[in-house]
Amino acid sequence: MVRDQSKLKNTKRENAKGTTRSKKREETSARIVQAARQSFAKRGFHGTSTRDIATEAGTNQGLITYHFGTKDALWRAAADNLFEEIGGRLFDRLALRQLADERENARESIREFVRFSAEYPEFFWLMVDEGKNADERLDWLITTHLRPRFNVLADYMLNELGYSQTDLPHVYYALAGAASLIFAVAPECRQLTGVDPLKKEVIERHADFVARLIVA
Amino acid sequence: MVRDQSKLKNTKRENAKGTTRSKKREETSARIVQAARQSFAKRGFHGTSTRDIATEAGTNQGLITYHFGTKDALWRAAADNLFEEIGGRLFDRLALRQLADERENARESIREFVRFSAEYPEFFWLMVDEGKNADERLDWLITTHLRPRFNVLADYMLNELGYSQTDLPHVYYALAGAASLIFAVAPECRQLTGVDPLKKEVIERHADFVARLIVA
DNA sequence: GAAAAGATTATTCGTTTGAATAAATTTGAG
DNA sequence: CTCAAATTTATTCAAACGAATAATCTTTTC
Repeated sequence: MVRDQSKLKNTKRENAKGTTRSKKREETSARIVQAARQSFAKRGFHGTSTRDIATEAGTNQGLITYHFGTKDALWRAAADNLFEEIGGRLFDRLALRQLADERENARESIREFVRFSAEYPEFFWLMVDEGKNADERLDWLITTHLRPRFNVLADYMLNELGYSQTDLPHVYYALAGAASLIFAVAPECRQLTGVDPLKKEVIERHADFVARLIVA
Repeated sequence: MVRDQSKLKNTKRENAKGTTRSKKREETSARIVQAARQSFAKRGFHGTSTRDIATEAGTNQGLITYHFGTKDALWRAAADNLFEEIGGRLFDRLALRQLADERENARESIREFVRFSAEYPEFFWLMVDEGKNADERLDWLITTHLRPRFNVLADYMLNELGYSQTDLPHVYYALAGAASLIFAVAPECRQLTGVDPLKKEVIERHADFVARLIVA
């Protein structure tokens, strides 16, 4: 029964990567994290039970205790996983293009951000779920993941989009909100307006709409 | 033990309004609904326990069963209460002014919507919390409260702001998102940017920012 | 002022939850 | 092949949950 891997003795066994055992361990762990990410995103931290996560991952609840210790730690692992995946894809998209027209360049970056928001509604769900209460999870989320990413985006907005320091929070949250909400409440949008926001052409229309909104 | 008032016999007792008893009943009920509104908004449906609500309302949990029956019914009562309050104030604000400059008229309406979003973050929280899962609560929320309000806003956007039918979902969710997110995640905004979005001057700045965004 | 009905509190019930522990199984090292 | 360690499953525990019921207190009616 190993609860904390950091306490493992530094034996020759530790560098046995790729063995059947450590492969299985990672696979199982990954399956749990994946299920946790889905559940936490869709139903929030409190709305998710560790048993449901285990079932969805096709395993036993005890494995969560074994691999992660607590529900809180599993939530952190799920967030880590999300941001790891996000980190690469988001910044691969932004600021890559160097079109002649600077404004069109900025617009395309915003379009990419909207496409990203459609692909990863979890990001927005997490932000809203945890951002409204000043607790320990929010602290961790900000210092570990949000601040570094915010700084990059802030740089981009200041230098490439030409916004002022004072405007920063307003641009950031207005853009994030305008880009993401429609995808975050997709079922509501479908039922309320009859339009499915996750259809390709609707995503593109929203991308263009928001891009032209912010860079007229 | 009265579980369902509609089943009460239609005696002369029913019109005893303003008596000490019925006054107390309404006061208690209102206190519970108020506490429920706060809790459901801040911690979501699943993150809220009926015991906590009762305690916060300064009463016993049994009273929730007595007055509302189930947690679900209490949630509906809380939502009713929120929308009742919102309904009046929101539409009092919109489309009231008739300035000479039509664009400035539209901008001021949007500013009012942003001020409203700062005052009632619950609206946004509810929308995101319930809008991401297609369940019975979402059905009820849409048919009972969202659709009528959406129709009014849609009219306003089509006729006053000059948007097209196709653009409607995009305008609606982009505006709602841009206007509300910064207030919905106020603790995060404070910690991440150092700016408190609920300060009067920040609200006004955001109002102006979003207004100029949408009506350039 | 007494009896009935209404409102409130206290207690209880069956489930579910997060977590811990025990038992069983699988794997790798010697 | 064997045995210890790692992993997985099964079981158990105390606490919290929504809900129901019982008991108590208050108000109204006659």
